[in-house]
Amino acid sequence: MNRSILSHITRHVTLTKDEEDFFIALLRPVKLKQGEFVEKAGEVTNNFIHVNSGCLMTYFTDKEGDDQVIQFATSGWWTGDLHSLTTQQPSIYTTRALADSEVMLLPKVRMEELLERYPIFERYFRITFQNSLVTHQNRLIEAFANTAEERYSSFQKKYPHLEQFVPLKYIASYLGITPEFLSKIRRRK
Amino acid sequence: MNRSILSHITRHVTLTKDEEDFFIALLRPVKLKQGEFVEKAGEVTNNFIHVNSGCLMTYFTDKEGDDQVIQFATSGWWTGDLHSLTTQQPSIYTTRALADSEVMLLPKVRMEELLERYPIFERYFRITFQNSLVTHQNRLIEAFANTAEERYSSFQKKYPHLEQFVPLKYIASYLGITPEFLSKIRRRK
DNA sequence: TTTTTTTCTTAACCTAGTTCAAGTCTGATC
DNA sequence: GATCAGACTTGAACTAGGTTAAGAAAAAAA
Repeated sequence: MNRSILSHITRHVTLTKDEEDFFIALLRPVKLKQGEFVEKAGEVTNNFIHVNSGCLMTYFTDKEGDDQVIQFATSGWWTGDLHSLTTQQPSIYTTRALADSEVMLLPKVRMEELLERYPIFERYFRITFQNSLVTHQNRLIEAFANTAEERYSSFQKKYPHLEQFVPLKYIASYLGITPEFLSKIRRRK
Repeated sequence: MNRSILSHITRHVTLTKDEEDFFIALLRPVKLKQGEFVEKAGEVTNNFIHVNSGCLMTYFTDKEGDDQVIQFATSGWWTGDLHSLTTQQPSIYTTRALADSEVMLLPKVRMEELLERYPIFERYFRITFQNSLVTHQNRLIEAFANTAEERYSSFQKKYPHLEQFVPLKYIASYLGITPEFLSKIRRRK
């Protein structure tokens, strides 16, 4: 059960039995109820988070007090605030379960131990971050070059099942529009 | 001269003499004239690009035929299309010198050799990509949460010298607005 | 079941940013 | 030094998307 995370990792690197066991032993499995918080804005982030099942969202609260959704993380994704994790400054993000979820927490110090001892994980995270960078670049292009309606369509393609259980206001926020305008777009279809 | 790149790298990892020499030997130094192309959209990207001096921009041409600037890369930055480099699919981006520049090209196969032989570079690129990811996340937030005027101000803070030699239309594109609207913003100051 | 709270929609009006068209300024080219 | 092309500005008309306020629907609480 806890070892299911390995299938995602061995897609990118090959691990020995020792490496697998050491890695698994560092992780703390946590079951989350819908709505439960994993990390809170204002506090220093201690964990890098892997989603085994369910769905998490990361958002920050802007100067007007509105929540801006940055990311949805579903099964197989890593999430959390890399900036706070690296610099140990208080995070501006909150991460929260949108549905009952199972996650694995990798504490900062454990992650450092892991990288120190088994450099194959440097490679794994290098590849993971490299892929994530491509994804982020694409989202940035989308944000500038496409209309809200186009962004909504490509969101539906990318996360076909999310719309069933994620409140529309969060989807609107992720798309960078108001819930009212998302309503308008949906009516047009 | 060619070794100046090392000062950026040793900020994040410590290298032996062998590692330094091997790395430098893989790089191909290239001098670029203003306006010259490094990579072109439609072709497969062969190089990861390090900027030693000068300034490069990466952009793509959208369905309406407008150039959308994704990134400016100044001294010390890596740039290029990671997606095309990884998958060997034709790139949608063009990378071009905005001023006379000196760059170091790291060919894909050489990079793979390097990572294979000296895993310390896995660590270096892991850290580099991790930092870049944080930067991209911040830009995404800015794009959604701030007005064009705020984005322009923070651009000026981040790249104080760029405005002197980069055509305003490219800055407008980077900010996700039209040149006309950038003019209006500038007049208001 | 009823009440309360939250989510979603609708509509009227508003604004940041676009489009189009014209005009100025600059630097390159002949 | 005249001409030409690209870069920048200006203004008027327009549109994508926001704001405000109200009501409908759904979910949670009682």
